[in-house]
Amino acid sequence: MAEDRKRLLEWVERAAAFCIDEYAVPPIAGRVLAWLMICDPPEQSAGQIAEAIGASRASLATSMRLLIDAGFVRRRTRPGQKTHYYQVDDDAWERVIRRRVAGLAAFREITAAGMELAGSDPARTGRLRAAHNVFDWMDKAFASMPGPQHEGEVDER
Amino acid sequence: MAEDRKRLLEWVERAAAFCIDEYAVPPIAGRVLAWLMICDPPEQSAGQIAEAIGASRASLATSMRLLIDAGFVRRRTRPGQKTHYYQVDDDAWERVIRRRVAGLAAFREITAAGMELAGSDPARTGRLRAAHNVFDWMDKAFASMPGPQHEGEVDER
DNA sequence: CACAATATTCAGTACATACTGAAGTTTATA
DNA sequence: TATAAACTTCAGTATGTACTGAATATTGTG
Repeated sequence: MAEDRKRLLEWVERAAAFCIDEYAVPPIAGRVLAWLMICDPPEQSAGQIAEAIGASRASLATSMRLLIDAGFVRRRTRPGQKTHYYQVDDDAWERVIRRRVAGLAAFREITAAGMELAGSDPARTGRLRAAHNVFDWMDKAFASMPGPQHEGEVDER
Repeated sequence: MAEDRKRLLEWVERAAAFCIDEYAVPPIAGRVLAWLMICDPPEQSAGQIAEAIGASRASLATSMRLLIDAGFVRRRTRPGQKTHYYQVDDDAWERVIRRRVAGLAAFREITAAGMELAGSDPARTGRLRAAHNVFDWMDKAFASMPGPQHEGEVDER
């Protein structure tokens, strides 16, 4: 129904705004991601997506590649069809966040190198050590993060 | 010594690159932040910083405001001086990250609204619920994160 | 108040990003 | 191989961002 579609698009705009602001995702890619999080069916073609969010198909090519590279979206083809279908997996956000936190490990190395450079005076290295500790904690915390919780969705236990 | 300064600046460039890439901080602000993490003394004037990283003082005004708004840097004045002194606190990164995670709470509300919109079919809301769970976990994990560890130095290199 | 030292704002430039229409390329059938 | 329906690339435009020098405002001292 058209009314449902309108509400869905309002939600898409809201969720896209979040992705754009907090995750530095370009506007159209943000809309695509948001749309793919709530659309039905979950797998959709570029044409369907472009039509839904009101963007050109050319933009879709770039946006889809970006979202795929970022780990948000997966592309599937069906035998005997030229159309590609895109979807966000249930564990997309978890995967993306894990990847991002893993990238933060680089900063631990940088702070370690910095402390070595700055010498042994604790007053001088306090800033670096504190930063180091934070990223170290994050890394450990995420290592022990529970995996995807399908329980709530599949069986209600 | 000039040699030390050179090494410090190499480190600054490295740390700045990280802030620029992973934290979407503009180049000069990234250098300022990196410099303030390792400079001695920790409190420095805009003039000193500009000279150290080779940027104009005009840029410093904008960059400092950005870093202060983001919570990275604190500005102090000394009685009887027109100069402002800037520094990063030991707990700067922790504060910034906490603030960022708090911002993610907004997404929990969005996913919740999305699930309501999408109806009660678990197959349809799986994507949303999984995302919801991730952000929920993050929020709780950070709530229990240990505070700044000023007490004793844990490991030393 | 006048002066000097610092800080901020402003206009302009250079560069990068996001998007689109049109042209070109791939893919699956017959 | 021809064809039709999809996908991708490209050139161009519009918009936004980062930075600077020059001008203006603020701050503390004598």
